[in-house]
Amino acid sequence: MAAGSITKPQGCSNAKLRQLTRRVSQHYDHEMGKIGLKTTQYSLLSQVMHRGPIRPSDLAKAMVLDASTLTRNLKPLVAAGWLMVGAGTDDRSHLVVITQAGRDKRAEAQRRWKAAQESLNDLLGVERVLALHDLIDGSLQRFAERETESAW
Amino acid sequence: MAAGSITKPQGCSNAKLRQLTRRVSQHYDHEMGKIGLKTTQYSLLSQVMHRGPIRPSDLAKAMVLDASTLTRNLKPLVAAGWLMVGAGTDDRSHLVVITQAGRDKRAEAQRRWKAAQESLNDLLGVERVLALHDLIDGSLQRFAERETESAW
DNA sequence: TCGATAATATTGTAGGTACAATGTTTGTAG
DNA sequence: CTACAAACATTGTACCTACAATATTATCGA
Repeated sequence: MAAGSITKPQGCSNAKLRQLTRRVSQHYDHEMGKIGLKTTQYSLLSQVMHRGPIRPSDLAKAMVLDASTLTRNLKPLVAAGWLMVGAGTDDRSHLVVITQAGRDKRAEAQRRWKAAQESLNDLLGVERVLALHDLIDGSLQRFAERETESAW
Repeated sequence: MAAGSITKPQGCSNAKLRQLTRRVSQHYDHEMGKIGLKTTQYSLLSQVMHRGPIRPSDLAKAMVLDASTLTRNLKPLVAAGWLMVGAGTDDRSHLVVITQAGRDKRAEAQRRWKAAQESLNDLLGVERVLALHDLIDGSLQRFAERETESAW
């Protein structure tokens, strides 16, 4: 290998990722906070709108979330009347759906999200954001592949 | 621009980042859990070892953490006897230091961390991890720059 | 049919995260 | 010197996150 070239990653990938995630989440939350939402709640609202009615376990899988985490994340949104958790086809399973109030709130939130995404693009540069997306998607793909492998 | 080229990032940067962070944190935590530590705790232990004695506010800044978050993250480590929060030069400020037990624990944890980082490199590929680090560092730099700008 | 196993969701417990409010100490302008 | 502002750390509140344990229902083999 060429002299001076670094062959191995320096520093902790986890610490780096968490730092950036804190920054980015704060950035989005600052915008979302104006209408009383966390960005995580906007994501959840969007997912249920597009995928619902859906079972909690399937939703958790789709969002790469632990099922118990999802149960808890649903609570504030159900309490606000934006989502509903009803009976499923099965007496052990449920179905999550979005309400009309939820759709309205989500539409309002989407405008804030767009503003936040635009200003992030401006701050980091579109190319950097695109590159980041690609790397994240690729990495998530690897994790997902490993999961299906070990399942067989 | 060329036909067919995508000029703007698709999807939510925040959602993507959080998904990947969950996966990666679980990966590290699985290794760290063997010795009863969260990876965030290993990071904190390491930072205090290298930077301490240090004031909570300075440590929070260095770690891109809210001061109130740091206060709470310190608690379990102080309770375990790995860190100490003592008096500072000022009656309103404190100083955080690592204990000998903390150094020992940190050394033990470092071996686990290395194993986790290696297996992450294997899973994602070293090149991808390197690229990810670069993008994260660059992005954090932008956030930091914006902060110093607005401070003047 | 009955009993073990799997599927599904939730609760217990513990920690990570931040904003707003609070209390204390220090510095400073008048 | 004194009142006001700045610095520092913490607590109140609320939410995000996951592993282990639990409870309930469904499924399947004997």
